[in-house]
Amino acid sequence: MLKELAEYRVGVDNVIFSVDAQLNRLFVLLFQRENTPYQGYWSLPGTLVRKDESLEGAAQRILLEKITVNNPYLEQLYTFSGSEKKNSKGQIFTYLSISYFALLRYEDAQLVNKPFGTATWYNLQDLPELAFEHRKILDYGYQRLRNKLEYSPIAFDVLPELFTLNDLYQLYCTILGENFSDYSNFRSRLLKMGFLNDTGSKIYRGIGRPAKLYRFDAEAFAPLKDHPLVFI
Amino acid sequence: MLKELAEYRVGVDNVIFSVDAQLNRLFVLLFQRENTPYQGYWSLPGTLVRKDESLEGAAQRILLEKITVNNPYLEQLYTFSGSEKKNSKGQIFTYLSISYFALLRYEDAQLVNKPFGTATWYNLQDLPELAFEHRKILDYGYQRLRNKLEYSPIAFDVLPELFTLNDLYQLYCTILGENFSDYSNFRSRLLKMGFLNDTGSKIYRGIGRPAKLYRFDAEAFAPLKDHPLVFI
DNA sequence: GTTACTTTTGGTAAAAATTACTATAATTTA
DNA sequence: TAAATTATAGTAATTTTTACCAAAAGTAAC
Repeated sequence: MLKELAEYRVGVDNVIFSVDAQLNRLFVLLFQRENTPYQGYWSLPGTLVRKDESLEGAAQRILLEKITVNNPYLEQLYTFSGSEKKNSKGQIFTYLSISYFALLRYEDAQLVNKPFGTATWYNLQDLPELAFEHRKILDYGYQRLRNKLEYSPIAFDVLPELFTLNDLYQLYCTILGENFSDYSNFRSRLLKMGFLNDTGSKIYRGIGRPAKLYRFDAEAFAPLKDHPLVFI
Repeated sequence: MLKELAEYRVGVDNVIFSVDAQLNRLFVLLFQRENTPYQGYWSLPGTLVRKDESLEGAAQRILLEKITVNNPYLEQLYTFSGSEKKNSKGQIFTYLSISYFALLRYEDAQLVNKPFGTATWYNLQDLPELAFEHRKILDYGYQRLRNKLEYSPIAFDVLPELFTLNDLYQLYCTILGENFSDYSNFRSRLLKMGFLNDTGSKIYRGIGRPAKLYRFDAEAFAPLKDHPLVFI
């Protein structure tokens, strides 16, 4: 009962979101393929894993190759296994794709202009047809993003250190959609939780009453882990 | 810039839970290792993936090898990558473990007595030291189990077709612990959700008022997906 | 300086949900 | 027939959520 084991090509594929909360836009990073299969199609940025790196290391590498950003948060999503394929030399192998998820600030995420390939921030409302099973991975990533926003302080990774309650609200609106909550109720809910520290300073943004600037208090948040921050 | 790719051994490891709600016990299936490394240690049941099967196929195979149960629900958990290792022939490879999660009814999950290996249902309160990183995988699986119970109708996969509200409550207690909710409030909450159909029949279990038998209504549940069934 | 307009802030009242109990009903057993 | 046991069906107090509203603090136009 000696069964043959499969040969593997192991790769990572990243679902990298960026938000531009000012302009209410949510992007995902896509890459146009230059080679077969799916030549010319758009795909999630991915790479084969090298001998000297971990899965997360490979995900980190491909992210930093395409974007200039410091200390991005990465989280594993799901592992898809492709069917058996032949490579150019006729060898049969199974493709394994471990997907990772990231959320960045659009303003801080400058695309690196590499000589090869075309990377673009695509608006989530307006996606092209994707290569492989990447649409499935992307949808799974978007689901994870919304859950993260509800249960984890991921929003504060992507806001500046000092922010107004409206900044926070706009960010939630951009990702969850307009009608997830009334602004006034969102405010009182978040304030009552006690992990937003009033810095005492205000920001004057032209017309209207100046807004208080808050800072996220990670210690005060810790005991609230796993409890919903907002209701969708 | 041609980098060497790693060679892989790809395996699945299963976190298989079973509940005995009558006696308030929650088990996980463990397997005693016969070979090095970690000889004699207990581990999650796992296997290398064969050429002719998918990841989930391998997980299903290893489950059915050890337990007689029909149509078990399997769900992917997480992918761990081990460090580089040498096998007995001195070849260097990286181990990739894709873990899967399952929940079964203890009464229905008879252990298959294979000539090799010792499989045992371990009480979750009383676990031995585990091989590899299996304790981490197990903890991750237990976390998933509790979340599933809160958000998905997984409980009804493991209850008989007709069940009482007390059966349901006992199941939740066994997995979540005694104090997750008052019985009376649990009852009214679940009934108000409208996916429990009163069958009209009762069950007489000795002393006390006979209990109504309910049936789970998957169609009525569908729109409630992603909303919490109970509060923890 | 006064008025109009904008945005932030800090509410409130009604509705809904949760919580902690209690009472009653339908059984079996002594 | 009374006592014990379990299931069922509440209810009142509290808390949360929801849908609003009004005042505060600024800018801009006249």
